[in-house]
Parts: sequence; structure tokens; C-alpha cells
Amino acid sequence: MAENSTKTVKGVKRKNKTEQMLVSATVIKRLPRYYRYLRQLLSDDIRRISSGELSKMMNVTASQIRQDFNCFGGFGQQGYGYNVKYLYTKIGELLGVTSNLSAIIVGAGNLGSALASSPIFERRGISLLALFDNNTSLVGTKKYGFPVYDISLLEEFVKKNEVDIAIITIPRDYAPEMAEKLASYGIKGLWNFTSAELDVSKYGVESENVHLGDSLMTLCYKVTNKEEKD
Amino acid sequence: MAENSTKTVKGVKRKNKTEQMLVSATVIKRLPRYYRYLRQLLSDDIRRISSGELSKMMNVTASQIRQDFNCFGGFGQQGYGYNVKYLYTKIGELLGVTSNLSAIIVGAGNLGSALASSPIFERRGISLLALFDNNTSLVGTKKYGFPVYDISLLEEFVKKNEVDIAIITIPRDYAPEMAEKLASYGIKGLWNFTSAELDVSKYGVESENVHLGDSLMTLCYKVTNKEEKD
DNA sequence: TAGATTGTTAATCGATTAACAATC
DNA sequence: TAGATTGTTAATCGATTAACAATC
Repeated sequence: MAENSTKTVKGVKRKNKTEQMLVSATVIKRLPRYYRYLRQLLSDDIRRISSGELSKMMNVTASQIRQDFNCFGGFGQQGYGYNVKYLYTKIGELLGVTSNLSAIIVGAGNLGSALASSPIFERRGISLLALFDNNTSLVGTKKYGFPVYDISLLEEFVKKNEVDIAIITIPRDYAPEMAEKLASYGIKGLWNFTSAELDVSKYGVESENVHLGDSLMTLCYKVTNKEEKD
Repeated sequence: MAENSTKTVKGVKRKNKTEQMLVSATVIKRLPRYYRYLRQLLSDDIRRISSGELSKMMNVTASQIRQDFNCFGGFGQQGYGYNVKYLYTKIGELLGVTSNLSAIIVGAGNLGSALASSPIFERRGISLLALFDNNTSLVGTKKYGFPVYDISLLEEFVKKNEVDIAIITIPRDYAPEMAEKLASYGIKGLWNFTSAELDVSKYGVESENVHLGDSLMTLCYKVTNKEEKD
């Protein structure tokens, strides 16, 4: 992916280092946030930014920003800072925006439908292909342009279309079994919205557990236990 | 809240320490997960559990479990372990399950409606009161039993009903302004589903930013960059 | 060149784990 | 009592921050 070459971007030479150690999950989880801020800068027509300026905007240290970017070989230039467009593109590539991933939603209920209606996939270069459900009154309909298929067609569809990501919005109790099935069909990633913890790493499948309930409870903790203001 | 008293629970004496330092966010964020596992144990009729057993179930170290619980003064008993029911209740209290919080959903679109239809609030002792929207075709209807009111009624409603938590499911661009308004109306917590970062801590309002897009991108990173399996 | 700002090493901080004495 | 397991202190690990030499 990264190589020991020298590229010329905006008339400026840049070095790409050979991929070093694996990057910690702590750093990875910060990348989408950088990506959001960089898109904003880009749409504000800001061409360059220093770690110092970005740190003020994002409320993190400049040190952390430079350390984070350096995990991937360094995207900046001494004395100049970072080229916003270049940095945005690079982080986008890291995050897989250009890797043309495909996705399906398993569970065409309220949450599944809400996701289908949102621009969340399109914005990240992910092709949503279809929804699946076992509810016969949903099967055969379309949700925001995407077909809802019967769950019995899932295996064939996933294998034929080499689906990368499955989004799980089915009732909690069916989730672990469904996750295993999807893993066996060759899914590469699982985006889990149920309160079950789905770990299919033993099949080499990556997963992200959203756990909305945990987020809500964390908020409740903060609301309940906030007394001492500073 | 906690006091230097001695309680008798299930015939066992327990000490409550005076609240010590403030507990780190790292620990807080783990509480909902403990809570989930403990509920499971409870429904499986398991009365007691040791940190060692729980650590195996949850894939964390027993040390971490004991450290975490001890941030709140210790819920266990030497030589015995933890009483599941007691521990579950205690963590629930910490998380505000018994503090009778109220909530509204601002934005009755697909995502707002999906949340209204879910048992996520009821399960955590939160009363969902209503939804708000500016779409006249939604106003006056009911979503899963909850009324949808016009956004113009928001201020009066929040103040009159002393609403604790506002859930923001409106388009991103309106979110910061709405957050400030809600803060000024006296909201205590904000559960934010937009991609905007809403920080109203300057008004003393707590917030949780869900950032589904970030979660999806993190998954994309993992899917795209998984090569080396072990 | 001089100034700016990165890339990177070293120092600090906080979180996790290990160890064990206290005690049920 | 003896055995088990917590509560808690000490050791380790990893992540963050500070500092500065490299360099554009």
C-alpha cells in the first residue's frame, strides 16, 4: 500500500515510508473525526493547516495530531504544515472510502429502514445493495429504492455478490446465530446494532458493535451524577 | 449518596465508603457492559459470581473488574465474590436507572421514529414524553403512542415538564443551534445522532455523541486493512 | 537565509495488570 | 479453621504530551 517512493503533490515532494508496526485501535478510532474536520476545512476552501491550528479547532494537542498522522508515515511538510486536500484524501484512503465496499442490511424494521434512508453509506463510498427480512409483508417491497428480500435468499445473495459488510438490525436474540451464518457466507465486516455482543473474529470477520443502549446509559450516568461543576 | 454505613444484604454485612475521587470516563464507559452481563446472569438465576468467573465471560482481567467496582467503594465480599442481584442493582443505580429521567426526541424522521419504537428507554427507566418536528405532515400524529408536537412548542414543553434528556435526530446543519436552544431551556443531557459535534458543556449540559458515521468508517478501516491474520 | 512547523525522541501521565495482605 | 476471593497497593504497560533537532 504505502511504499518508499517520492510523490509530488501540489509541487511539493513527499516521502512515503514503508508501513511500520500496526496502528493501535486508539489511533484508528480518531481518524474519522480528523476526516470530518478536514472535510469542513476543504469546504471552507482552506488549503493548508498546521497541527497547531487543527489542534485548537479539535480540542486536542498538536502533539497528538502529529503522532497520529505519523503512524501512517507522515502527511505533512516541515515549515509548511499539512495540505488539507492531500491529507483528507489520504485519510479517506486509509478509512477505505476508495475501496468500494458493498453492504446489506439484515433486518428491515424501523432502524434498518432508517439506515437505508440515510446518506451514511453513499458518503463513504459504500454501495448498499439490499435489505433482508423474514417478515412477508415487507419482502418484495422497496425501502428508499433498495429491495427487501426474503431472508432465505441471504446466503446465495451474499456469496454471489461478495458482500463486504452486513448491518445487523434484527432482534437481539437472533443476532449471534445470524452473525455466525453471515461469517460463514464470507462477510468481512459486521456492523451490529443489537445489544448482543457479536464476536466473529474467530472467522476472521471484523465487527463494530454500536451499543446504543450503552451510550444512553453513559449519558444517564453523567446526567445523574453531575453535581460538582467547575 | 454513598455513606459510611453498614448495610445488610442477603444476610451479609457490606461497607459503603464515602465517595472518593471522581471516577474516570474510562471506567464509566465500562459500566453499561457490566450491567448487561449481570442482567444475563440474573436471568440465568446465578446468585453469586467471582471476579475471576466474570472476567472469563467478559474477556477482561479480574483485576480490572475489581478495580472498576472499587471506584464505587466495593460491592463484593472477600472469600465469597459478588452477589449478582446486589451488584446489578448497585450499578443500575449508578447508571441512573432509578433516577426517573425523562426524554424527548427532537426530529421525528426515520431515525427519531425508530428510536421511539424501541424499548431502549423503558428498559432503562427513562420516560419518553414526546417527539418534536417542524414537518407539518408529522405534527399532530402519533409515533408508536408518542405524540409528535410542533417544534414551536418545544421551549414551553421542556420548561413545563422539566425534561432531562433531549435526543437530537434532526439534519446536521440545524443541530448546533438546536443544542444551544435546548441547553438554554434547561435540558441536562443531549444524546446526539447527528454528525455535528455538540458541546454544550459550557452550559453545564452533558452530552453523548453517537457518531454512527465514525463507527461505520472504523469498521471500513478494519475491513480494508485486515491482511495479517494471526 | 530565517522562520515555521513537522517528524521523532524522551518525559510524563494514566490505565491496566500483577501481587498479596485483609477478611469473610 | 482453612480456603477463597476481595480490596488495595505496587509494577507494568501504553498512550499522551513536551521538547527539539531536522528540514522545508
